[in-house]
Amino acid sequence: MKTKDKIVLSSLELFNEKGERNVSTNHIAAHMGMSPGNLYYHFRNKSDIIYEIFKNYELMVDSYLHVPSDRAIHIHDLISYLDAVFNGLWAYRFIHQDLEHLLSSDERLREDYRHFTLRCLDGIQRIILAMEGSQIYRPMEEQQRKSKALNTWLIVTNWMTYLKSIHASDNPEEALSRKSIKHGIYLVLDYVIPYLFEEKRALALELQEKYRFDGIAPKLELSEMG
Amino acid sequence: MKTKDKIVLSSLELFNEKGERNVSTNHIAAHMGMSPGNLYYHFRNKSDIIYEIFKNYELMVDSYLHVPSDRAIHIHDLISYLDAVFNGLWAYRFIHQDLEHLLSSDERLREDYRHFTLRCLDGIQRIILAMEGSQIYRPMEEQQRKSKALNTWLIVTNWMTYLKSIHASDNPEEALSRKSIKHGIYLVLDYVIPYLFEEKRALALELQEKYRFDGIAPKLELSEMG
DNA sequence: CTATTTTTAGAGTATATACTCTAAAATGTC
DNA sequence: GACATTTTAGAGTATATACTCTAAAAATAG
Repeated sequence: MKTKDKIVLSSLELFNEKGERNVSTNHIAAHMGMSPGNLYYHFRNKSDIIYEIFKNYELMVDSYLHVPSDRAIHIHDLISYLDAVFNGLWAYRFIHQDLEHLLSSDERLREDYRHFTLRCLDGIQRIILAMEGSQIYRPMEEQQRKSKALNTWLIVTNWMTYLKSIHASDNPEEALSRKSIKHGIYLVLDYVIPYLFEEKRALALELQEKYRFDGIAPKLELSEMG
Repeated sequence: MKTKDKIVLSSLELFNEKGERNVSTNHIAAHMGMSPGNLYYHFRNKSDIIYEIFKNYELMVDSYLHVPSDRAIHIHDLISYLDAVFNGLWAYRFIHQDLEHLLSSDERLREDYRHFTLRCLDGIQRIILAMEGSQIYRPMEEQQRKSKALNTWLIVTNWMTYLKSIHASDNPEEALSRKSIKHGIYLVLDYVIPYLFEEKRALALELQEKYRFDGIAPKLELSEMG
């Protein structure tokens, strides 16, 4: 494997683990047992490393957000999409941590990300449309489809951030895991279900049940609120 | 006004404008025309300033997320809540920019934020419950109410971040404003409407219409996607 | 008016960060 | 094996950041 690719992988690992803000180029180099000089031989700056990582992420997401072309779409596909998206979000979780800063420090990234998002939203809309065609989703107006896509996007992309924000740091049991993020599927399905044809709802509820989680934050006693 | 309070206000202003990450204590002092030494006389560190700001935010949100005690709840209350919450998010927008970092660098804040979130979710659930009582929302199970509260929270708290992420930096017309954030109301209502009693839906749709926005990102031509 | 406390200025410090520069080592080529 | 190119090490730099220290000014109290 090329040194350049190793840098990308190591950086992703460190960014995910410690947060991009807390990982300097010197850290990356040290972590790889290489000199800063060498790192800068392969990348002109930190932004370029991040950009490269993003490009991988983009490629990954673009590859699975498609309506199947050889067969009709099924309700199980919905789970597959969500599963894949959550895996992707997990694998590149540093990106959504301070996205705004990443975008504001790299104009290229800002433009690419913008297009990426809109492509995803478009993809979601196509999926919804396909599901209308397969008698899963009830037919709706375009404006509504847009709202659905956007809301779904908001829920999906921020579910993990939410989880991180409410887990107590002193409780390792509660620490965020690749697994717990899948509970997001439960939430998205809650949003989706009322728009399904009635005869598909039972199946959806059944699928949803697999991703149930007990309450929002089990171990906390809520103080009373007026 | 006490110097301490002025520091809090100035910091909030700068954090919102440039992002917490890009605002140093020296910047704050300079911006106020005071010495760093003086700033550190009033606050032990940057985290303490942020904590103080958060406490104000918390107080503000806690003050309006309540079921009216003297009268029945109405559909218009929903708009009022959303309006208030979006105003709050806007006024303290730096908080959600890199929340994870803020929480990881201040244990107190982490604990407080955790409780704050759960209190808000609890508040939303109470509002939903009250609306069930007023024949607005159709009755539902507790687990469903929890999901609704959480989804609503995710949509609301991240709508602004989303807007920032897709606006092109070279287009001042599109720049994020206090006003455009209100379009989030449209989205939330899209989520809410199917759970309403049928006779309330028309009114909700009418209210929603006021917050309509033309498409997700008007000025972008989407390239085709396979 | 004097004494005490609170508030302020401003120079200074230790540390970190992104990044540069030069020369040596490794690698490839004929 | 000689030569050219690519890759690497590692010391070094300019700048920024959070924060400290000391002493003076301002406010307050008796």
